[in-house]
Amino acid sequence: MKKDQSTEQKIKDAARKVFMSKGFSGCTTREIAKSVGINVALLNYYFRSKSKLFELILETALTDFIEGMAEVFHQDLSLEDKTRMLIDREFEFLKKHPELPLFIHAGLNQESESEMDQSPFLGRLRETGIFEQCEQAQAEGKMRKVNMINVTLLFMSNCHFPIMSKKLVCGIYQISDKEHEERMTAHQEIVKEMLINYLFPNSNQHA
Amino acid sequence: MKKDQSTEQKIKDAARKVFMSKGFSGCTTREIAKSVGINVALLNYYFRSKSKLFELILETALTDFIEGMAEVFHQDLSLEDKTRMLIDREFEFLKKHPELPLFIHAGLNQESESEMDQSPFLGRLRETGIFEQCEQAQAEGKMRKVNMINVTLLFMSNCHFPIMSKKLVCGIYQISDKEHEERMTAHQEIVKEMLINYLFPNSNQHA
DNA sequence: ACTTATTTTAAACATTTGTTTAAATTCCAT
DNA sequence: ATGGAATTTAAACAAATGTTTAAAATAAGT
Repeated sequence: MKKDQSTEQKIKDAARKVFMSKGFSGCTTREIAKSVGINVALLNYYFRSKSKLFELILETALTDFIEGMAEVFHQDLSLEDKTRMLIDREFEFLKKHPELPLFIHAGLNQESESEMDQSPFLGRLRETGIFEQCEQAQAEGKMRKVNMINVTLLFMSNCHFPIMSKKLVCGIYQISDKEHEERMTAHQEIVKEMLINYLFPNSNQHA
Repeated sequence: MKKDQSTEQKIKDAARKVFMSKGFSGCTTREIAKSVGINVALLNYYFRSKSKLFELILETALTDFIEGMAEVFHQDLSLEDKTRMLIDREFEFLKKHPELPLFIHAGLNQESESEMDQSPFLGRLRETGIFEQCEQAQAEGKMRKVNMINVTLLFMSNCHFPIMSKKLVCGIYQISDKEHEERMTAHQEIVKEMLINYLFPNSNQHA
């Protein structure tokens, strides 16, 4: 058996934290090892290389993120309710993991080698039946006829970007962390109303 | 006098290109030097260090971006028209410089040392009178009463994120570059309509 | 033409970095 | 207890990296 917590998992956790805040080339294997309290060689014993470890972390992050969406889509709810729930979930989740979106996008752009296969994620979303639900709502005139890729973009743009841009926004507007948090809270409601109004023009708007 | 084009400028151009695609720690000074066709030492002769060069590139990128916005705000137009023009401009501009937003955000997050002073940017935006124009429109009930920081976020989210997320979107939805371009073209119109509808609820919507 | 300042280079430096090797330690079944 | 496997470490390697030094080449001023 293993120690109190498996070394492998401890490495993954530490790597996740370090990679998230500094990116792949922004940190060293020794830095990760030290933060776990182990030798550098042990990293390559469990994971074959820094790259492999990074790919694993990146893929896990992306999976968690997709699974979170799928979880909402699986619920037995109207599209409007799923929309609200998805946005709320995303804002709450990102409050706890604000580095995630930037990490994913920067990570995907840096790793030109060994491109990750993202196709399983689409299947994972399909399974939830969300696409059919949208198609049907669109056919019934309940939902605006917008390509699903654009719908996805609307959600991600308005949920992820506000978090990603914290440094920029705080820097330009010279506001504190506390004030930024307040803006985020307000933004959560703004995004919900704006997206629901746009995607479901005939709904009775405010829940 | 200098050569055909000043070496300093050639370095800046090359550094911009390399930093944009690989980030600060993702590239080497030798890589930049080679792409200019000069010796490594010359980098440190003109700019004191890799970090200083990077900060310069980052600051320039941010400035260009803010100046682009200010240019629109300076025009003698209604808020709705400025909104349309800003969104169109941003989409067109980012079609040519798609790496810019991710570069800026990743760059700001990586450079914990020597935090850049972004306060001048706010002044640059204030000068345009855009804030007063919004305040007045809000007082007259022509514009929805939303904090200007949230307004900024709505714009940037919906213009910048779609470009930043190309790798992710193409990866998940398994679409080609060409198809992504089509989605972007459609998205430009979607964002315009959605934002105008949301910010100016009483306008006659479609221009 | 000669001197001085500017620009550019080659080479070297000291660290750092990802990875590997071989030995040491721990674990576990018998 | 003991032997073999799994885990962990210290040390070493070679390559890469940011930066500096000192010399060479070029430009400019007189």
